[in-house]
Amino acid sequence: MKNDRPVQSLTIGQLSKATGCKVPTIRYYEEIGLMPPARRSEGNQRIYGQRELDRLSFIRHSRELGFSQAAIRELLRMTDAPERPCEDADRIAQEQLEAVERKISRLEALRDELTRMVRQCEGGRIADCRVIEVLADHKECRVARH
Amino acid sequence: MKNDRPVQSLTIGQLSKATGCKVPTIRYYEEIGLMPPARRSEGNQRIYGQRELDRLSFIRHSRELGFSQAAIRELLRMTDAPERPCEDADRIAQEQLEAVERKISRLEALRDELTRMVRQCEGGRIADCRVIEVLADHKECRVARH
DNA sequence: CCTAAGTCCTCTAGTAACTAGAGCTTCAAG
DNA sequence: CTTGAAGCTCTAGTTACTAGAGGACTTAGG
Repeated sequence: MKNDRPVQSLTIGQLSKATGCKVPTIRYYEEIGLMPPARRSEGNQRIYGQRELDRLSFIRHSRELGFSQAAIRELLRMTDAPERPCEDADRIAQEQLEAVERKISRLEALRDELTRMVRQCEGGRIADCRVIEVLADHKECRVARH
Repeated sequence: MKNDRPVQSLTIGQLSKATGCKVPTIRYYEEIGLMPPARRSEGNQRIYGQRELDRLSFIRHSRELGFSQAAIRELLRMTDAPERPCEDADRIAQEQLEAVERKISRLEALRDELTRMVRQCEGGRIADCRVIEVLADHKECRVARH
């Protein structure tokens, strides 16, 4: 899977470009312990290598998929124990999948409600505006939650 | 639309129950100016009436629909100027609708990616785990953004 | 060799949208 | 009159970053 030649040493800016993570975000990940404290050059600048590139890509990709920091921490701990069974990783992904599905249903309800609001507004005065009216009157709301 | 008899006076706890907004959240909304400073009783406790009940319901409902505080502020300003045309309210709802649709597409891509991950994980060791592997290797990712 | 631009450093503070807790006061019921 | 619930203010914490100040380091051109 890894067919690129390994990288020797990267500055934080190069790592940033390579992963798509902004520079302050990388420092932030170090601060909160998602990334290990970086090696430093003589002039105190951070130096990274292939390991850090891989790890940060992993983190970034997980974040994009909506995993929380807590979940990412768990996943990272797992990558450090490659002989253990992968049930936990599977469970975390499963939970994430369920959370994503819940979010989708909720957003679909919102979309329908907003479509209805927008369709009913026909450019009159605010006093007659359906958008405002629907927002003010919860009884007409189809977004279930309480 | 308003067929309930107007409410006389409510404590913050009663307002909380009536709207489904938590007590600290109501105080927070006052602090950030979404709600006006509340009248106070002799013993310095907040007193609310029908106006505040309506306004907070409006805010709460808008928040549920995912409107940002900034958007809600705009909408509230509009309800104070009922003779103006409602294009602005319509525009805000329209923008919100588009944002919701974008969120839905993105989450659907995530869902597919996660489903794929979970399906391919067959309970082996972490070293062979598809979940970890897919997260580590961006090349396989179908979640477009960069 | 020197300087100027660009990158890096640390530190603080800010964002959204609340939530939690400490320590105190007020209110309502028995 | 007491006790327990509900209210008050204030501070700090949450998640996941982002922005800015004020310096230090690095690198390319002259």
